[in-house]
Amino acid sequence: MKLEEGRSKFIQAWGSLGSSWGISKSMAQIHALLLSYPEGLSADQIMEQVQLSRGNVNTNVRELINWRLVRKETVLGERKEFFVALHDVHSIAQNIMEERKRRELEPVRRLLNELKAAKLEGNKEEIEHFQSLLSDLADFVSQMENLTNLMTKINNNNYMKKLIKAIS
Amino acid sequence: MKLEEGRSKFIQAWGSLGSSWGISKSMAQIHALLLSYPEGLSADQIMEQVQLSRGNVNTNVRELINWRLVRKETVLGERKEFFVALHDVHSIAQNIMEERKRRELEPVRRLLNELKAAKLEGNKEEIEHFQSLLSDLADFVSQMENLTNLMTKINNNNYMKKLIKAIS
DNA sequence: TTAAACTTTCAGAAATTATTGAAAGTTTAA
DNA sequence: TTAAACTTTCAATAATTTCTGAAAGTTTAA
Repeated sequence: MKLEEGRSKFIQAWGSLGSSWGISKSMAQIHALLLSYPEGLSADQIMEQVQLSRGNVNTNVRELINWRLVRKETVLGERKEFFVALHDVHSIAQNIMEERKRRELEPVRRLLNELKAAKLEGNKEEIEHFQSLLSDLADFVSQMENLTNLMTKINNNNYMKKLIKAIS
Repeated sequence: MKLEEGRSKFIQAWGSLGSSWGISKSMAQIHALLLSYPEGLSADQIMEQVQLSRGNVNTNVRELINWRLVRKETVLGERKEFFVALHDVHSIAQNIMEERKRRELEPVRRLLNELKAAKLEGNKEEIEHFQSLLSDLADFVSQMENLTNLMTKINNNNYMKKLIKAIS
């Protein structure tokens, strides 16, 4: 198999995986492409390799930068910008988890707090059930945050990684 | 605040949260509704409370059943079916993680294995980089699986939960 | 300056995904 | 049986999301 073919399979698959995780296909594909190159690529190179419009590439590369998965790089004597992926898998995972935590866990927490604070009127048993749901969910959100922190620790600590494997 | 209002806020918020995780809004809303009731609701009750068509309710309830988040219940002397949510937050999380593992992690693993097995032709350094990406990703997938298993353990073991919190 | 090289924006188009609702299917009670 | 009560299916439609590409904006070199 030609390297190009393998890369292309990887890009396609990553794109469809992204879709099912609520990440746009283009963004996931661009990410896969950049991951597969040790060095940075220019917007035009990305456009060509993934067959996307300039606007799309621009938007999604910017989004990848927001997620801290890609950074801009300038090359001496070159006018254009190059984009390089963060290549360390653990840092990638950590950045994605942190971003999702910020974007999704925090809104949930806000909602739960708001609802928990409200004095509810209505059927007593239903209220009790509803409030216990709210408090269970709040606990769960905290636990997810603990797990994210744990993951960060694991990434920086090989001993910890072995410990996890051992107790799992 | 009326209980109904709180419930409705919860349902709306859960719906939009679902969207950003690649779960259809209706499915997430129905799930939220069922979570908020201790007992089961009939298709008609769901249709009314979440304002969805019969077909949509039918499809998404079935999907929730596939995810093992909801089960059918029959009431003696009643012709229709009632749907009850799994109410234990930890079991919910576990079922979701297992389902996503099955649906998404496994296809990734298959792709990685396929690519790892292929003998690639092309620029040596690029191939090396690509292959090291593949192997990093494979390690990462395994680690995610370990983490899922760990979570299962945590759920069934309060001591473990405290341990996690302590080392996090 | 200015003009070429490059990046950004965003309205409209396209693609994808979700939803409806009516018709077909199934089950049950009488 | 049959007919009412209920569930399922799926083609058509709607809603949402993503993508395009041309125009506007910015930067740099000369």
